[in-house]
This record gives sequence, structure tokens and C-alpha cells, in this order.
Amino acid sequence: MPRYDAKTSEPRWQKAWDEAGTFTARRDDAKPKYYVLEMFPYPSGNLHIGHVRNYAMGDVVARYKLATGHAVLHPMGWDAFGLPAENAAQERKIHPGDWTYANIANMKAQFARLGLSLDWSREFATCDPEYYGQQQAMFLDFLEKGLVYRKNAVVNWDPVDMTVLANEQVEDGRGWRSGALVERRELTQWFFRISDYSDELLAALDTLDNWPDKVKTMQANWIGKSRGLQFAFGLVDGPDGHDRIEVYTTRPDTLMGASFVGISPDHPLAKQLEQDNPELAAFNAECRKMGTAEEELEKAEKRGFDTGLRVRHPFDTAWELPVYVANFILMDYGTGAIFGCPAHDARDLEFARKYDLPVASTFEPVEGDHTAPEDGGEAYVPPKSQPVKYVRGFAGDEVQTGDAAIDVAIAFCEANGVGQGVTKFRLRDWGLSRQRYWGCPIPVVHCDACGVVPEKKENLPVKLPEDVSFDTPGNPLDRHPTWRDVPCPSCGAPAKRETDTMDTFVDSSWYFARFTSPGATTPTDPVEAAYWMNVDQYIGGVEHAILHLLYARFYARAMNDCGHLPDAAREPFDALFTQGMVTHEIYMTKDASGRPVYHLPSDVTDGKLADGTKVEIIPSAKMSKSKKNVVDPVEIIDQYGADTARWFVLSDSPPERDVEWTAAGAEAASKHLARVWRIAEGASDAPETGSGDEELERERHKAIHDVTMGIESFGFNTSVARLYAFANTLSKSKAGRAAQVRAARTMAQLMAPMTPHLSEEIWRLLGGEGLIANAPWPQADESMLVEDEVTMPIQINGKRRAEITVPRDMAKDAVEARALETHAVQKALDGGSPKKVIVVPGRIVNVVV
RNA sequence: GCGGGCGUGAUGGAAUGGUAGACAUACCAGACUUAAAAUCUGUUGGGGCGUAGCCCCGUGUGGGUUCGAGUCCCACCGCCCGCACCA
Repeated sequence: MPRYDAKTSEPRWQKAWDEAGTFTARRDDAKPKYYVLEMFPYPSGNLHIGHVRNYAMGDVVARYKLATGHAVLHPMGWDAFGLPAENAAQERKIHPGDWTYANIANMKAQFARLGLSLDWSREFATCDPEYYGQQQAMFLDFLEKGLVYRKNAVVNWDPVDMTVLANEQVEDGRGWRSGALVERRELTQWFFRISDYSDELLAALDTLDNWPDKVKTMQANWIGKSRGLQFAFGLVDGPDGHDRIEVYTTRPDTLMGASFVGISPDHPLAKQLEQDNPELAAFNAECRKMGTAEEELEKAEKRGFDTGLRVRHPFDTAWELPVYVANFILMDYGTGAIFGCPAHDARDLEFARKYDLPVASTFEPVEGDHTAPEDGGEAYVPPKSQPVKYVRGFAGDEVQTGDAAIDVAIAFCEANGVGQGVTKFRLRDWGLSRQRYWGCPIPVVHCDACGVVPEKKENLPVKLPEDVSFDTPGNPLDRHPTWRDVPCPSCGAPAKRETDTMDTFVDSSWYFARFTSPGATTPTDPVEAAYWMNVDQYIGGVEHAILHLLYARFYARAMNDCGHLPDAAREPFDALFTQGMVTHEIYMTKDASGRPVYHLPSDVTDGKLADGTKVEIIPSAKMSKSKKNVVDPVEIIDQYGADTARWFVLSDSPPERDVEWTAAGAEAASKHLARVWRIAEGASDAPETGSGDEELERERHKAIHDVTMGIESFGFNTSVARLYAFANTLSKSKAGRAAQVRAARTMAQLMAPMTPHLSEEIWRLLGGEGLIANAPWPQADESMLVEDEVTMPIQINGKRRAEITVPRDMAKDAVEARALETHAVQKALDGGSPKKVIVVPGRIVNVVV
């Protein structure tokens, strides 16, 4: 018998599936449908081992669902717009489109070698005009529905390159290419009204039973629904047009501990005051010399500027508080102004101590040691559900929870004409404008006479011009000689096209819907969308837990409101799974000046370089080119075959956790698959009759049950472990040929979602009918799973001391009696009687002495 | 800084609140071989004792709940993800 040869076998089966159209999605009303989708990749040019893991997982689900009689949709495409293409254009003088499509061709060839059960007939790239044209059509529908609008917003501005930078392009507050200090600059930009859906997006999280709790929690926190009080402090001698400062607080119960009022540097009052206060103008300018990233703002040192203005406390007009401009207050959230209560907010306390402002606790712990913040202690911020003792309360009981105090404080303030209770959300509208070339053009025209005019749908797609150069920074659409010049769609007069393109998150917010009818001349086809939506299982990295998934959830709702998706698809992903990364060790030495030098795994043997230098090993690090710890899937496939790569990334680690790639692990996976082939051959050559047929049959059913459970619950690593164990059982079995062949065929079927090529080969060897990919999934017989006897551990005071083997259904008191008879229990009791005996039938006995 | 998560042998990990370490890697020993590779078999959490057996310790650290905690609660330490223009 020949050894199993992945090199010849894998392309053969890939061709067989292809020719049979095995994975082409077909609507079939006789079957339940199943839509499995992995987050589509950015076409960087090369498949990454992380992709292999992501797509191997989706493939397990897709192939399993096909075997269990579903009409499966398992498509693939390309998230093809974005910055890297423009960077490549700038660095290598190549058009972003040429670069992108070349990368797609490359990656598609690599994908093909993995043997994934994808329906390539539905493939598209988001940079295809057929795709982004439909996106433009939807943008116009959104515009008509009032879901899109324009307003001013700040961007990172590079004053040397005269261009807008992405947060990623800002390093330590400087532009990555120019090195110039980045400034915040206001531009008029397009926004989606995602905040109109805040309540719905939050409430609907409760219906997502098959989403990870952590993702739902993150989204809920991001949407950030809060209940609070909005009121105004009256200004003492405010400048013209300003007699009050509106503030929003979620802790109105701390109002009597207020110490100062802080406003954002971008607050209208701050902007007015800086007109004739050069010092403040300098301070504000300093604050604006920071990127727009919230993380940067939060980490920056808390700084303030005393405006000299004073406000009156609403409940004590004699009490005046200073007004500071503070760099940590965001104009985008609430009213852009707050009151600071240092005793109960760490940030406010840091600020108060820095500027020598008063600190006054409004509540204390009900009991226990407590160093008050005014006496040098830390800010006291207990959970709102915890009862505390109010010492400067102004409404309600002395002892109550923060939640209760907030309720009465709002009621009291409303009754006394101080503001009103309001609900606010942290979620901001989604700014979609990008001042870049390689994105979907926003289909509107600016006309001097008519203003902003939507492009006519029959003129779509508004295609990107091909003849652009990236010699100078900035948006090539802006400086293109003719592309901008168009007649106004409304009055026909000469007008200018919008040169902003759309955020690439827009592209990825509806691709899942487009996959249901990729060739439709409208964004979606109602019949196809109704049949295939929702995505039954969505799979991708946790890094997308908030933005991509929230935007997609919004988009599905907006599409539904515009008639592009059925009501049932408002919440588009029924189940979500977030998988972990593939990591690898880093091999590092240091050069003469102590700087790290990284080495490729292939240059390192037994922790040493070829010249004998010992390398430092940094374990489990995220793969990155600069650290030289990237594993190339193509090399692995060349060496071992796709099945080995797939088997490895599914084994060992639970799918939601990171998995470390090791050469030894890949070797082991490869050896095991070779062994499985030998075991299958051994089964086909086994003697006609043997012993233990019944036992092997029982093991076969247990394996079916366990492996199926593993797949159903996304525990692929446990399914793999179970298949190892079953292979061990089968290789040792002395059963007759029929039983062994049956077991080997089942093993091949259970492995088929993970190692489809090897499984097809075994299936053919053992006389399976047709393709294993189409064979119905094996069923476990429940009666074969249960043993007649169980072994139960006996614990004494919670520690295992003995075990007994009893009939599975033995009565509780009989089990107890048997347990008490054991030597260990007799010894522990020493003639006395037990205090308590806990018997959990079939599981455990615990004797308390 | 804020939000979320993770932490178990030498290593990856398993374990509906119920025998911690399944399965695999690595190591060691044995079989086969002139030899090696490949393959097959077996051992392996740490410590101790009167060593066919028995005892103690052990799931990042410290507390708590429970008959029983890797699992639940609190605090701390470390690492990872996200923070609205990377995708």
C-alpha cells in the first residue's frame, strides 16, 4: 500500500469538489438553510496563518452543516479599499487598484490550496465598481431618509504634508512621514445617524443569545446609556452672550461636593474667551496640538486653565465656583462641560490637588476604615448599588444607595427648577468622510446655487478616476484636473463633486447581505435576502467586537428602513464566535549597541544560531513581520499539506483563545494524519473475524457523540483530542474487518470537516459511496453510550480517598451504604458516625466526619 | 486613563460547582534495525515515608462562599484586545 501523499491527493480532491459543484450554494426549500461567514480578509497579498485558523473554523462548521443536510451558503470576498494600497502606491509607484487586484489574485491562489468549502461564484471585492456603486445607491437612500448629514468634526492634521492623518499614522503626536507635530483641525464631514438607533442597538443585545457575553458587554458599555441631570450654572459677570454654562452629570447626588466647573477647549465659551485672552488662546492651542485619539487624551497629563470666571451654585447663590478650561473634557460628549467633584472622581481629584481646589466628600462608607479624600485619601467611588452614608446630601435619606440618591436628587432638582433628568448615550454619530482616494466616492455634488445635491442613481457608480498620482501627500481626487467637474444634477450648472470617500467600515457593514445576491442590480435581491439571511454563524477576531459589529448592526437596520433587507434581518448575525490569534515565539539577540535583532525560526536550532550564539526566546507573541516570527501557511502546505495545517490550527487551544504555532506541533499533526491513513489501511486488511466487535462499536458511537458535541459547541480542540483517542482505540482493536472498516469510515467522516482531503482518500479506500463531503453525518445511538456500571469517587471532607464501582442506577441510600463500608471511610470514622453524607448519583460521594 | 478578557505540569491544553492534569508535545526507557530515521510499547505534576502501598502539597497571589472551588465572589499582580481615521 502506498503512503498517503498530500501533494497529489489534495489537488485531486479540490478538483473533484469543484467539478461536482459541491460547495455551490443553492436555494432548496426542502432543506433548512445555513449561512456561515468568516470575516472577509483585507487583501494584503499573502495569507497569514491567522487566516488559516479563522477559515478552518468556518470550514468545519460549513462542512458539518452540509453533512447534516443543510443548504449551506459559505461565501468569500475581499475588504479591498483602505490605506495600505495608497501607501504602496506612494512607496512603489503602483496604482492602488493594480496593487489590490494583484494581491487578490495571489491570495486567492493560496486560498485554493487550503481546500475550503467556499462558494467562489459569489466572490467580489469591495473596490469593484459593481459593489461600491450599489453602496452609493444605498447612501442616496440613506440621505433621503435623513440617516446621513453633514457637520463639523476634528481630524488629525499634518501641517507639513498638508494632509489628514489616520490615528495609526500619528506616532507620539507626530505625523509618521513628516515628523511634524499633529494638530486637530475642524472639517465639514459626513455622518451616519447611528445615534438615532442607540436605544434599539442596546436593547437588542439581549436577544443575541448566541453571542459571547464579553462582546455584548463591550457593546453595551460603548453605547453607554446613562441617566443623569442636565442643568445650568449661572455665570457671574459672563462675557456677552454667555450667562450660563450647561452641564451634564451622571452623579447629581454629588452636587454639594462640587468644586469647580470644567469646559472643553472646544467649548463655545472657551473659543469666545480666547479672543481677548492670549494666555488662554495659547493654552487652547496647546490642547489642540494633540491627536484625536481618545486614548491619547485620557493618558495625557490633566491640565487646566483658570478663566477667572465664576459660576453660582444652584442651591447656594453665595457659593461661587471657578471655571476652568480642562484638556480632558470632550466637546463630543454631554454638553462639553462638567462640574468637578474631586471627592468622588479620581480624575477630578488629581485636577483639584494640582490646582489647589477644595475637596468635600458628599458621602462616606456606612462602616469600616475610611480615609476621606479631603484628608489625603483616594477618591471614594463605590458601585452605585452600594448603600453609603450621605454627609452632604441635599435630597433623600442619609443612608441609601447611589442609585436611589441619584433618583431623588433628579426629582429634587426638577422640583426646584434646577435642570431636568435626561438620558444620554456615549455613542456618537459615525463619521464616514475620509479625505482619501482609495475608497468609495460619496455620490453628491456641490453646487453654488443648489447646495449639496445627490447624484442621480442612473449616473452610478461614480467611479474613481484611474489617472491619479501619489507623488504628493493628500487626496488625489482634490487635485485631479477634471474628475471633480460635473454639471449639477439639479440645475445643470457647472458644479464640483464631493471628493471625500467613505470609511472602509461602510464597505464591511453590508457585504454579508450582498453575498446573498452578488450580481443583483439593486443592493440586494429581496427573495435571496429573505431566504439566506440571517448569517447563522459569523466568525472573526475579537478586535472587531465593537466597531465593525456595531456598525454592521446599525447598517442592517438602516437597510431594513430603506427596504433593502427584510424585517427579520434587522439583527443580521444570529450567532457570533470570536477566535483567538495564532502566536509564535520570537528569537532575539542584541547587537553591539544593545538594540534587539530578530531572527527567523528557520535560522534557529535548539535555541542557537548557526554560529552558536544563544538567542533569547520571547514566548507566545503576536506575529509581526518586524519581529520575524511570521509563519507562512504556503510553506507549511508545501511541506506537509493543507490538512496538516488545518488539523494543527484546530487542535490544542480552544478556538476562542490564542494558539501558539510550533514546528514540533506541525510535525506531530503531520505524523498523526499519516498514522490515521495507516490505521485505515490496517482496518481494510484486518482478518474477517476477531474479538471485541461490540466494544469497538460502542467506542465508535461514543466518538460520534463526543466529536459532534465538540463541533456543535465550538470546542474543536476537544473534538480533535477525542479523534486522537479514537484513533488509539481503533489501532489497538482486534475486532473483525467489518467492525474495523465501519469504525475507520466513521473516523474519516468525523475528521472530514477538519481534514477533508485525507478523509476523502480514506472514504474511497474503504468503499464509501460518492464524496465524503456529501455523505450524511453519522448518528450516535444513545443506547450505546451508557455503561451499566459507574465508578464513583468517595471523598472524605472533600478529598478523594477511595472509589467504588456500582450499577449505574443504584439507589442513593444503597450507594451511601456501600461508601460507608469502604476501608478508607471506616478508618476516617474510627468507630464514630459521619456528620453528613452527600451522594450525587452517578457522580460522587462526600462523607463529612 | 477607561472598557472587556485571560492566567492549570517542562510545553499546548482537558475538566455541566463533583476523581485536577483527558488528548498531544517534549523528555526518558524498551522493541524493531548493523546503525539511524520511521514505526510500535511503556513511564513522567512536586515533595515525603515504614515504597506491591500510603501521606502531604498543588490550577498567578491573598482572602471569602460551599459538604466540595481551576470553576462562584472580593482585592491585587501579570499579559492580551478595543478606545470611534489600521483593518
